[in-house]
Amino acid sequence: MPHDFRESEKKWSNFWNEERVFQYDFNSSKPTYSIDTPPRYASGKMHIGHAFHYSHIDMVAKYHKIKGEEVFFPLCFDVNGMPIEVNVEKKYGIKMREYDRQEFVKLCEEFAEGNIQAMIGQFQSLGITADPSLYYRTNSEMYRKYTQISFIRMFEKGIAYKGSHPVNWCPRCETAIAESEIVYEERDVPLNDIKFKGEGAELIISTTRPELIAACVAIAVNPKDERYTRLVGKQVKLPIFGKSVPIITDEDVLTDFGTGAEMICSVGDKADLKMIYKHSLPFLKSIDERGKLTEIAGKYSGLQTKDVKKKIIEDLKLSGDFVSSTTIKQNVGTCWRCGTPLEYLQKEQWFVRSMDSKDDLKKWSEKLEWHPLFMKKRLEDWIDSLSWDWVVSRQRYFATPIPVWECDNGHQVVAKEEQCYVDPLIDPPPVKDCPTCHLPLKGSEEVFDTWMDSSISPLFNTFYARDEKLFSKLYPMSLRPQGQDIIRTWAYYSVLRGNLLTGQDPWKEIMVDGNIMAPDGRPMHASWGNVVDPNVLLEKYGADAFRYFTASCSLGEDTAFRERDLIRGQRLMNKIYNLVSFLEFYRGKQTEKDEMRPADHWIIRQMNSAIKEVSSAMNDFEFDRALRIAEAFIWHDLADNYVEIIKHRINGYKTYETAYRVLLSSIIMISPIFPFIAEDSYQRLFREREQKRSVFDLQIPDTSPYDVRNAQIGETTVEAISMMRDLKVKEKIPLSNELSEISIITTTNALITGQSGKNMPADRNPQLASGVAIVDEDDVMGTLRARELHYPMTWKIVERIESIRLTPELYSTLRERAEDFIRKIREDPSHIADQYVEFEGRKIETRELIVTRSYSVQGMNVNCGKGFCVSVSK
RNA sequence: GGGCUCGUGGUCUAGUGGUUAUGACAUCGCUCUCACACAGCGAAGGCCGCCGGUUCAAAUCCGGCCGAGCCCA
Repeated sequence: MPHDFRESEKKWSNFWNEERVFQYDFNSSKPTYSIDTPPRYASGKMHIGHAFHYSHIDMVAKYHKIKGEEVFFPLCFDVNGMPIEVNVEKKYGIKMREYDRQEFVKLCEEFAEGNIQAMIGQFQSLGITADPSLYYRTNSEMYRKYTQISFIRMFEKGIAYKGSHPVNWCPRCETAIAESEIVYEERDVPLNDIKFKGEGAELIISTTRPELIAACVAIAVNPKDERYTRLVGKQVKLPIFGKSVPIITDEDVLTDFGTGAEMICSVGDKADLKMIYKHSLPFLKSIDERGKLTEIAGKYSGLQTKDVKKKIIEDLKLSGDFVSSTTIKQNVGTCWRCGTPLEYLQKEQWFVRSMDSKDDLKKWSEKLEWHPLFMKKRLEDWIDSLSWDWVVSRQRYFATPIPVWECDNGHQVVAKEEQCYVDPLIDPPPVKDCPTCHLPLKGSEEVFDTWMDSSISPLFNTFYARDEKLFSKLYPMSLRPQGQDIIRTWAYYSVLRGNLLTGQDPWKEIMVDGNIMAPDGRPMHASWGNVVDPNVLLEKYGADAFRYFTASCSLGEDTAFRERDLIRGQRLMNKIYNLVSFLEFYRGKQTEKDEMRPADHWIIRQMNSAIKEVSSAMNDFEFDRALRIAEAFIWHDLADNYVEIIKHRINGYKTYETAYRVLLSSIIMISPIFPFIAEDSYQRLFREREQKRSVFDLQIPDTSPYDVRNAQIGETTVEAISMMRDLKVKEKIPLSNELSEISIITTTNALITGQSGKNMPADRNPQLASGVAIVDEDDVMGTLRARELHYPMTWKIVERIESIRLTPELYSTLRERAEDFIRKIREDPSHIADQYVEFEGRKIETRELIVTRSYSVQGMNVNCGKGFCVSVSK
């Protein structure tokens, strides 16, 4: 019967909810495993990347639960920032900056709220059991309160400060523009070559922005550019303005762009900005809020940039400093609303000091356990490349307000901790006027960068500044799971913030996931029509099948979506469902006390090894390895081999216990990956006897006892049966038919005899031979439905040597003589039977030979394996 | 442009120096077998991206090239 996953998954999801199976118990004496769950951005429908990533996290959570830990797995939503603002603008056809601020924020909150309920449902349908009792959202006053408090503490420590930094600015709208609001347009712009002269130096620079000559603070060339080597370090004068600027070198300068010499303006664009910080060049304010040049531009001051652009070229032509002009294509950043080219403008901004912590940051990162390790390098490279402090203020609406009031002289008053949560646009300042100059105070219009909110998630989760006792118990958290795309933001800021405020890393481990690509290997884009909707997949294959795909992806790698893995997953669920059905039929029907036979010892040995390896893989976040091992064990060892072997016994109601225990352990083992089928199986077959309400109330079992020698006999039994079943199929004998006789014959000195010894040839004694292989005759005969088992002595086995190889050790000893040695053995294979072979005066042990043989028996249809051949007769 | 990662049968994938390179999906045979035909058994299918180097030995280590992905406040 195929398994009806749709009904079952819904049922168990509700069950976990109602029974609060995954609720964190603050009073538990078990060790806590805590997860700094990524606050899920509340902008819309779940896409496959979320489904994938949160499934991975859920597997870790559930694995630690069945390990016997108390799992702290909060449910959270990120409800700040621009994507929601943009969605609201689209939905209502309004523009944020033309709308009432408080009303706009309200619309954002409503919009997010509407999404959150749907997203909780999507989590549940995936079997993700984040704990609703640990729910939070980043726009709640409770959450923002701690964003503000942590800012106040950083301000008091001198870590947060106000300084000057460029922002993208629309001179027409007179407002700051966020990166994602910029519309890039490819335009034809003139690239002008202009002559700069100095004492003993003259060079021609290329620039698209001649109007910024007054703001030029240096000329940069590539250090490898031999054309300019002799000029480096000299000064040249700005044409028209006459000011001297140095010629410096920087590897970022492109030698093949224009003349290979460029003007560094303070501040023309992002590339300039980096150079200015890097070479400690001065910041000048050359353009004002209305896009007019400032007084540093002398006779051009007060004019619009586009007018100056024309005028200055004319003047340069007159002075003879203009060389030539070519047209190039350039991406020009323009305002999303009015299309005006943006300016890069110096504005007052709040900063968090991070440049001072660069070395510390690397040490802090080093203390974390990274999975996979190479992700650590990405953070380190990022830290190395930092050129300025973290700018934490944004000129937007929907985020946490910066708790600051200012007077007209620019003095700042920061809120008291007791006031938080506080909105300075609504609430009064803590003092009635400016303590310095007694001017009235005005609330700040600025808000925090959303990373300022999200990077306190580990502090918020652990009750920082709220409950000292809980904080010391929960901080640092066990695990930060996150995407690779936000190592430089979320991970970086969290490590920085956590350490600055508490002196400790926020977590012990960090697990970094890759992305899910479209089936064609490219990113998913609506316009490319290659988007895969997880909801469709869940409906078609079920959550466990989806999680099968998720588990098959190695952590940190980008993986193209592959539907066939869901198909395979669905088949595995069906397999497990049917295994349970099989045992269910025999439940309570046992008439004899279980007798442990070799195959039972064998399956326990295999199970122990599977559980050990799956656990080790899960500990290392190697979901794909855990999946492979678990699947191979359940499908092949348990279903294909073991169940086939016990059928004849369980039909006689003589066996049940081992199968019951092994299946239960298997179900627990896979429950983190496939929670639904695990719970379903548990409830159907095991709950009655095990008593616990859910499979997740159980623990993954330690190794179960078994007998080593019997397990070895079991292994041979499995091998013999499998070869004989195969023969039966080859000879077109229905598997349900009885066989008159089956035979086993050895191909080596090792003996194959029955466990009972009753069919043992008289001239052979199993005690004599080392490496004796023995089969369980009852299981072999029972499974094959054979009436007799023989060990014929008269068959002539024909042995053929397929290949001869040497152990690595022997190879390294013989080196170039190795081939000759192999040839010698090939020519006379009888050597293999000896203990030593003489070769060029040395004795070589034949153990060091790796010989592959094949066997056949004249006139018989046989299957041969390690050490023996088998045959069957109708 | 920089940093990191990936490139293995038709498609996807496991595999960090040494048996005959793992498995899935798809294809082709055979089999209704008392849990499962969403099953079982078997077959075919690979110069492990390209070039060079290290080594007795390279899918694996090193260098270069080509292609793909993520990030660059």
